[in-house]
Amino acid sequence: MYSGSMSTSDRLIESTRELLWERGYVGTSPKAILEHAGAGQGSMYHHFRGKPDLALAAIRRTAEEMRAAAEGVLGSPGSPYERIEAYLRRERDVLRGCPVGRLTMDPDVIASDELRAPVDETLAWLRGRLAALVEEGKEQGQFAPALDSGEIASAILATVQGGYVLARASGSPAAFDTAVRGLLALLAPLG
Amino acid sequence: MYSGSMSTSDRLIESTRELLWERGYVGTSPKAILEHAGAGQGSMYHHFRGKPDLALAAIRRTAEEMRAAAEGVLGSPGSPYERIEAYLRRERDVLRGCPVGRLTMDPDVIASDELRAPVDETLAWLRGRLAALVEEGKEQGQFAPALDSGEIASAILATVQGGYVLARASGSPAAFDTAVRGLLALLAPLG
DNA sequence: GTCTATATTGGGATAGAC
DNA sequence: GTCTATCCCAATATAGAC
Repeated sequence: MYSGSMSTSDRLIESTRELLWERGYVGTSPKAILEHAGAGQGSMYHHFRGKPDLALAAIRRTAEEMRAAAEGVLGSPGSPYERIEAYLRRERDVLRGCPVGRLTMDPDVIASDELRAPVDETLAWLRGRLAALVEEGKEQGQFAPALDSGEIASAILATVQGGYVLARASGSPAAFDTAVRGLLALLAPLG
Repeated sequence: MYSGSMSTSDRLIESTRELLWERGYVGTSPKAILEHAGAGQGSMYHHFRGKPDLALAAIRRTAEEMRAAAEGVLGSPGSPYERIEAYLRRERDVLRGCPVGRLTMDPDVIASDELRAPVDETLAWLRGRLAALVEEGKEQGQFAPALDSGEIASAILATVQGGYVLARASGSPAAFDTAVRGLLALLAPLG
């Protein structure tokens, strides 16, 4: 399943990431992970204390990757609005959902402060990053000065997360794009 | 767990609704449902063909109830903006998530056209209802005529669904309210 | 209609050989 | 470090008594 240059531990983490994205924490069994990774029971319990420990490693890696991907778009050249638009319109595997956001619907993830932490931190970071951009846009006269940057950032992030929900409900990525276009229309720069 | 005036079948459905909301489809076992409903295996397999059949009955009931609740707010007197605002600000069990929307993150629900249908229909209905209100608001000069009603409706619905995600990630209902305030600021009536 | 077996498979983990 | 054997309990369903 993976290139031979990957350690067993890495293969386990990568397999867990895939399955968590596909089926969530509750729907992912150690057995499924082992089959996907082509490893035996012993390997997993040698490298990790158990399912929660392995899931934590997987979630952390997914969170880091997502931050990097978002920063790649939000940190690009362009006006604040353009960068927010680029983030909203960026290529996504819409029907698979957000690999970080979907974890919030997992009861066992939410019940564990350790597992929830990287999810919370990632979304909080994204919100802060967006808020800074909105603030910058306000200073440049691109957005109305009366807007609260934090609130707008939250609305942007919520639209993305909710866009996944609408897309998966309808079975079509178009639902995501429609919501994004609606938000962008409301957000459109002054003048 | 339930008043004695409820039939076994109803108790099973109500128990399933609670557990689906709390733990999702994958995380809800027939055994847990039976214990919650105070019924035996036989009862469940007498009234329903199995877990998917019972879940379908539960999801349909939840979907209907949600439509009724939304219509109660969206159909109230007031201007289009006021009614949309009332919908967005309405009392919600934010940290429990949306009992309909959360099902989109359930792999087994999405894999089944039958289980997904009531979810899709409910969100589509809500979107249509919101779009009609936006259209009305445009006619009354409350919203900019250039806005696409369907897109705005999608953005509103996505903000709500995403608001649940942000709230559950942070462990606080405030995150939901912040996103809603941001959207309302962007949506604020002309003049 | 409801109950109690019973069956089969899987979830999650430990033990100990190699 | 990795493997197989084993354990115990849960998931989902069927059979048949009452």
